[in-house]
Amino acid sequence: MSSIAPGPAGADHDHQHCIEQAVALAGEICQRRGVRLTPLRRRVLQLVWKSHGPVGAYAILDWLRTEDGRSAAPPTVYRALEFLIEQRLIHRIESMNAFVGCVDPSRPHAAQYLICRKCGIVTELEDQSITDAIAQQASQRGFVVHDQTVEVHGICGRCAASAAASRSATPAHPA
Amino acid sequence: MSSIAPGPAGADHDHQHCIEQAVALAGEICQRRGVRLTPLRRRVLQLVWKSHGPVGAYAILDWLRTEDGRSAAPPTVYRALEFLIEQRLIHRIESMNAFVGCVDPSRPHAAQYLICRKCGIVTELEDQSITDAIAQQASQRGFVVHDQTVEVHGICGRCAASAAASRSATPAHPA
DNA sequence: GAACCTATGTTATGATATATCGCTCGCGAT
DNA sequence: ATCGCGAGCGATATATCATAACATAGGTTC
Ligand SMILES: [Zn+2]
Ligand SMILES: [Zn+2]
Ligand SMILES: [Zn+2]
Ligand SMILES: [Zn+2]
Repeated sequence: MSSIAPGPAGADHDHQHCIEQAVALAGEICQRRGVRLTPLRRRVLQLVWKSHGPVGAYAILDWLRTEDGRSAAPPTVYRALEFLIEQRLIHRIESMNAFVGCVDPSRPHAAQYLICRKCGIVTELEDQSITDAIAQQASQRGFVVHDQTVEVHGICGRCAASAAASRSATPAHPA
Repeated sequence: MSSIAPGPAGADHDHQHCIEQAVALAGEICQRRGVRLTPLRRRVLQLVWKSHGPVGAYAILDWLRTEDGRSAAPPTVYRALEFLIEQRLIHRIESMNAFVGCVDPSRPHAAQYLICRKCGIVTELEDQSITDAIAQQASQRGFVVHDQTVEVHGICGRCAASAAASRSATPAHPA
């Protein structure tokens, strides 16, 4: 009834704990900010956190209908997502038209995302050297930055390691 | 019958020249690579270059129909775009679901884009310091980079300058 | 000239996102 | 208490972006 998250969620930790922690923290933050984390918004946040990978709006819509039996239409979901994004409780992954929970919603940040093509896990960075490099190039050209989108696609450390392991398990000249 | 491009294209240069140059260069590159820049693909490239801003697939579709009178459906356009992307003659702007001509298609490159919210112009950078900062953070985490998406939204130098000019033209305490 | 490959046409559908209207509920002002 | 008001959400319709699947046309190989 809890614990281990499936496949792309990260296969080996108490993911239920990730979800609970994210939702609890969101509650505090919203209270502090004087904005309303309504039951629907809370539930959508929970669903975004169903995995550590990007989750599509229509997947959330399906879950609202099938798991909750709730009547729901696209605007239901998109309005909740819009709120969560404004509050920086989730991020939108532009290159996938999907959404992912923010790992550090307390303070504003320019984040970067490492997105694994194998397992789907998104690692959120807040690396100043990347932010600075971008800011520097922009300002050199008189460009005023409002908003950075940095999405890196590739293979995560874990998947790379397991691929290497299975390769070395095979005979030296397999084909 | 030529020259000055409208609005978001860049209001003050011989944009027809930009287009012709891009298409001619594309022709050479494709020949060198032994791939076929067919009339349709050439025309779609031309249409992507209609401005220096991102152009949507369906805008291209409309132009094919209304300007060329050609029978065209979405796959017509998307297939041509796919070819042009593979050949790196254009880039996809993920955060806008749109496409922009590549300013330096000869060699492969990891590019970054400065996208102006006012005038729509996209400035393509190929900055090693950004690429390196990303590569370094990734490899530190064992992440193998396949592909970087860096899209910076904000106000370009020209628009910022003209906004500042019109502000300073107004009385000191306007409201 | 038959087999084959590439590019394109054609039809249908899938996937993502927004516009608009109207209802309800909580809450402060009168 | 009741009125007005705004936030949240339900519901319907539609807009926007993208691909699947199959048909056709033309050129190349043998
Ligand atoms: Zn987890
Ligand atoms: Zn992975
Ligand atoms: Zn130009
Ligand atoms: Zn501008």
